[in-house]
Amino acid sequence: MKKLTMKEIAKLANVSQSTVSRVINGKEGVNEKLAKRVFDVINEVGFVPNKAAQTLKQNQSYIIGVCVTETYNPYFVELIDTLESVARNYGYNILLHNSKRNPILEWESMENFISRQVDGIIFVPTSDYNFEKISKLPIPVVSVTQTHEEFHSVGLDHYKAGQLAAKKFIYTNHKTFGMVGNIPDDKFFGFRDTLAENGFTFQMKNYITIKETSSNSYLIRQDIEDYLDRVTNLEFTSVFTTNDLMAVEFVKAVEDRGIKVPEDISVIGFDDTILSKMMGISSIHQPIEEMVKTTMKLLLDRIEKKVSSKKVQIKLEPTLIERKSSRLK
Amino acid sequence: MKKLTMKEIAKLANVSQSTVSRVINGKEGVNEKLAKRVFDVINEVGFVPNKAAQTLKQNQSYIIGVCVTETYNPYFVELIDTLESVARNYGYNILLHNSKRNPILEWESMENFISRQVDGIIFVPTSDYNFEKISKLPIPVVSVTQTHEEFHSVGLDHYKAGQLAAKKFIYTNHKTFGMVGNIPDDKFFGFRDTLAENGFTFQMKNYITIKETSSNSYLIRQDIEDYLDRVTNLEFTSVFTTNDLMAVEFVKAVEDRGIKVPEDISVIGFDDTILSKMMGISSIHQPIEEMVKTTMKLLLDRIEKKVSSKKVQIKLEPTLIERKSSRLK
DNA sequence: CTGTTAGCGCTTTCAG
DNA sequence: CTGAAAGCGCTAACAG
Repeated sequence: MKKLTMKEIAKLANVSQSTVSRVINGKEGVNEKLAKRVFDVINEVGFVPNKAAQTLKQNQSYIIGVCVTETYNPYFVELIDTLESVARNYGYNILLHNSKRNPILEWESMENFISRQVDGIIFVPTSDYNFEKISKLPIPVVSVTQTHEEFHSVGLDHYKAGQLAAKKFIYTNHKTFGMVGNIPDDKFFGFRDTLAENGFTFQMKNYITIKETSSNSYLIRQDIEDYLDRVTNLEFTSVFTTNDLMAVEFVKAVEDRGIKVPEDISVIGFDDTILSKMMGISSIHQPIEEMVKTTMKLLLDRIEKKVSSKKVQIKLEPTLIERKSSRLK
Repeated sequence: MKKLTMKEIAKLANVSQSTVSRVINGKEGVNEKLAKRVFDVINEVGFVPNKAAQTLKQNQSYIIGVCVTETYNPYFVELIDTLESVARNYGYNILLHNSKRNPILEWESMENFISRQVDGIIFVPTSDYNFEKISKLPIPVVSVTQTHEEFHSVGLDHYKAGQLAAKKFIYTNHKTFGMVGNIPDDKFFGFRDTLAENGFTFQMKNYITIKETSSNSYLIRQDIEDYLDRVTNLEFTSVFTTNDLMAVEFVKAVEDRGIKVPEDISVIGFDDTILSKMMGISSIHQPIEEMVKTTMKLLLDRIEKKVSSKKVQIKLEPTLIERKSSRLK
């Protein structure tokens, strides 16, 4: 295969370059014979049009910039995978970046997206550090996984997820509660508020803090071990973790210390990834496919300017998948 | 931020467009004062050059096409992640595709890469189905993870990996051996040959076949369960699996049937991913970073035409990471 | 229905 | 040292 241009195809098929363009783009009003001649040449030599030129000319790249914060968590991998296939169905490619929760890298990614002429951006924010700059970008942006007023956004209702976990623990007669997570977030607030509504108080000393920088199993495990070493005795019989990695490491850590799951402590994870499936850990399920389809629709509608630019937030419903890490009554 | 062009920057800075171009590309011989004026304007308005135009003009996109076969296996995720960051250090972006082990999708990806003007391609082949067409592509191609004579390639020595597993089992006094994998490959040959060299014969009835289409834990588990149901009794005390997903599912399946790992059976997985780390399964380690750096170097050298085009194959050394799924003597 | 032509934003020669 | 101008491959308006 050689790199060819429409000009050369035109010469081979003995037509003008614009006719080649018309045929390739399926414009009607081309003589069937000519069209066939062009197609034959194209198939024979394996021609594909230069998308850089199309992008330049049409001011549209059919690329969507996607920026996630990590790939260590299989949840994001599934998200990316689904984004890619949904985008492909719409004729779009994905330009993928990983900000690694670093706002500097996040902004670099945004600049790269603009430079590469992406038609729109889907991203998982690192923080609110770049919110203002990102919201001023000259192309449509949708944030995903959590909702933010500053952007069009599609996300799970994390507050409700916290409620779900708390309710489950309350209904199964737990009286003491713990959490594992980074800084307290909506999941925490939902969890805490629901406990409060039912007459319980969440004790902050039962919050196991995982450092923001603890981005792999090993580091998460360290943070948990540090906590366990410090408290000597676990003062709760139920724990909600803000992702499955944390749930897995928590279960392994306590089991190593002779604490039984779920007999001594019930665990509910978050994301319902392969990890919780593999380890039999109960987890809050995220409807990834629905989330991605909604996100893509929202974005493509803005790209095609079919809708007003008023910011919309879409919250999706969490569900709890029960496995053997949480007791049944 | 508005989308601007060099022309507009030029007007704002009161210079010609070519001067803007020179400044941005760091060409020397531009008056410092002018350069500063241009930089000031650029920083003020947040201008980034249009890469589609650069690509068109320079016939170089600074994009590398990457096509993997799956992302379900965390090994590939780590591979992609590493590829992305190494590429970024060289000033390249990654255009990622997932062939899902489907040769049709694989070829579509290649066409898309050409169309998007990528400067080179790194891929994990689905099969030899597209080998001829791919080797005729007008840009440098490197295959990764396994070596193939048809391409520049960088991969682990899978034959040696099989040897390693076999030797370990022999040294720890196993007399009977099993494998879990798709169709027999180099890993199998290395495993089988090493057994033979030591007076053992690999029994094909001890080969648990995982269907090519069994691309997730659940399906892999099904294939293993089918085998276990069929044989009633496991006729081996050691088993080598061709990836960690299979190792994990095998361990869970036999443990559910009351068979103890490693007391009753030793298990060695492959890839040394988060999965084997999490589950404490011994596994053949792949030096991903070394593999990626070598691959990228090989590819960039061809892109920059600094070297002859003779196909090179680079085989990397496997190592065995021992955990608690294989007995020590 | 088909060909000619302008121009997308940039880099790079060529003149000055 | 700086500006003017050509041209990368394509699409689309226009002419015929």
